[in-house]
Amino acid sequence: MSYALMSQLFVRTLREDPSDAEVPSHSWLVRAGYIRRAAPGIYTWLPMGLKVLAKVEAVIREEIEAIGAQEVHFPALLPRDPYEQTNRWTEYGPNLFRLKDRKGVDMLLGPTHEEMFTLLVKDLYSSYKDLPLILYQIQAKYRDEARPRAGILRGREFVMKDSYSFDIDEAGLQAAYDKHRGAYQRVMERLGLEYVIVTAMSGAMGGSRSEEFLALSEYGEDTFVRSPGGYAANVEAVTIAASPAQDASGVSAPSEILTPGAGTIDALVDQVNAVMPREDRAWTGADTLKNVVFMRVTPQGKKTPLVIGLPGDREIDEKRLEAVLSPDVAAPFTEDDFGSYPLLVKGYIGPCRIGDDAGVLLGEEALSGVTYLTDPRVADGTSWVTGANRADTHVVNLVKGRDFTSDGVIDVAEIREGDPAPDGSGPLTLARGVEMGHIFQLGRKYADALGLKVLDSNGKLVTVTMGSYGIGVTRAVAMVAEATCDAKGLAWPRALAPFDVEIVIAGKDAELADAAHRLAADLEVEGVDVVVDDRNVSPGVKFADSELLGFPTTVIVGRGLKDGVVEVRDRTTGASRTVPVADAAAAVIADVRG
RNA sequence: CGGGGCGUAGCGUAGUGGCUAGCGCGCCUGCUUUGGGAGCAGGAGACCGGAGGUUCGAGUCCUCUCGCCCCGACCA
Repeated sequence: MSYALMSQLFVRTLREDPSDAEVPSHSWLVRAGYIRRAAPGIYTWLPMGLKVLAKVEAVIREEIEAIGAQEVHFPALLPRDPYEQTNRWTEYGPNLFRLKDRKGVDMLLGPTHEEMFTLLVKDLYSSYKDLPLILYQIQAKYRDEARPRAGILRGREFVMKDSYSFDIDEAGLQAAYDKHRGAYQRVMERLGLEYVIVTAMSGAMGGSRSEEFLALSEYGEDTFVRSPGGYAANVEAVTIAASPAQDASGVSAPSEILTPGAGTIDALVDQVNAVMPREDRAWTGADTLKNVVFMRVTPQGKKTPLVIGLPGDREIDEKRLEAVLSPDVAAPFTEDDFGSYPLLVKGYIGPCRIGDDAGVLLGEEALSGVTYLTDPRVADGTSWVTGANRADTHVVNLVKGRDFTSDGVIDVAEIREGDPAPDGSGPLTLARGVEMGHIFQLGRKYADALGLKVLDSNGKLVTVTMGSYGIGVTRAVAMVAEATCDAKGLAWPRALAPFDVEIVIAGKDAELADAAHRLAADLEVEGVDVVVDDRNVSPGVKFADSELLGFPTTVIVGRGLKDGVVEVRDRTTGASRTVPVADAAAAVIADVRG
């Protein structure tokens, strides 16, 4: 007999939630004995978990091979040099796991493998006739996340399917990209995940077009927007239309007002309403120009103050800012920084100072060493209440284009539910999702950096154009668990369950065990993956574990046997039916095969 | 990096400075029990994260340290 026995399986279920689990998938996977935490963000896979992981991999493998991709396998432990050549040794920053070998040579644990794939193809191919080519691997990736969380959903070690396309031209890249897009859609559907495809930022990966496959989930770390017209984008990638220029001819000349203690927008609005009330309506936060200062830091460590001007009722979305600036980062502007730039008066920063020492203060980098960028809503001709770069002083009626300028536009303000959609189809709605897949048109960034060229039909060397495509395998396990679990535990879809069927022996009579084992053997020869709960514990324990572990079908061989029947339960629907023992195998096979 | 919280048996936890650190689950032995996390009896398992200090006496107070979890990372 070769079917599995619960009494022998290396699994231990827990009755209570682990204290460190916050999201249901994490809690259930630990309680059901699928995974164990080894270190923060690093998990051990136990037999049941590993079986599910393998089934998810199998689905992905089938779909990716169906578009002609070939599997390879790189080491996770990699040399520094290729990553140095593409500058990612630096750009990846602290998220890269770095180590040294015994000779002191720098090594890293691969966070993703663009460099290695590029070099492999360069190593072996040199003609356009070898292209197009798609290679992939399924392998552990390492990223030293600042804050791993939610169990397997965001780990520091995780399994990813990453594939890479190599083409002679843009049309080829587009074709490879479209193939992957289709394959990913099929994967998401087969996994049963509700998802949306959104345009995304390419971030540290470089390249041009990219889209993310987000699984809808309240635990998602990505916020995305949708419009009635079908536009969908990660908030990081939303671009809002620049507001049209306004006619400012009726706006009176700017004037300063004293605003002691108006260090916040709310306080400022109160004060300006008191000191200089409008006739038509009260001043609001939207009338103020908020100027946020950061220290922009390049990967090499070069620092430049960056002031961003945006309507006072808007916040800066940190993730959007990060995406726009990447690979630079925006560090908080410290007290010391304020000391170094006395022109910037905390709480009273503005694009210009007027009065005695009139003149453009920001907006001319050469003058102040500060970069001043404005939100697209800050259009020419718009009039603002803003800081005067003098303590306790603000300026009213300061007009963009007349009284101040900026060095350019930066679109990093928070996106709000109800904001007009860029496609003009109506208000945006916001939702959260977990990034399951990401497809990039890399173009020639890596091929250029690493010298991947082939001869074309004219005998000329041309740089290969590439795409890179990832799916989080580990994350898919977590998301499927998340999407299917209920109050009793996991409930795997048939295609992913660790076992197709569990047979519970509900009683101690030898006839029950005999019947259960006969049924198991009958199913086994039909290729059904069976586990028999033969443990010497009470039926209640077996039922509870069966539900916790999430087997799609459970056959109960118990009190009905004396009448010649067994009970067949469906975990997902909760439905239960009795079938004659003689027909049990056929009934179960019908269920398993759909 | 900042803030908060927590480290007591495999898991979940209790423990006004005072006796031999308690409970539930799990584990071991025996008997009973077997359709919804069984019962009885007996048992194993904890240098209370670590170091230092205060004290007649520290799981408990103080200092340092290590680890973990959560939230934040800008508010002009």
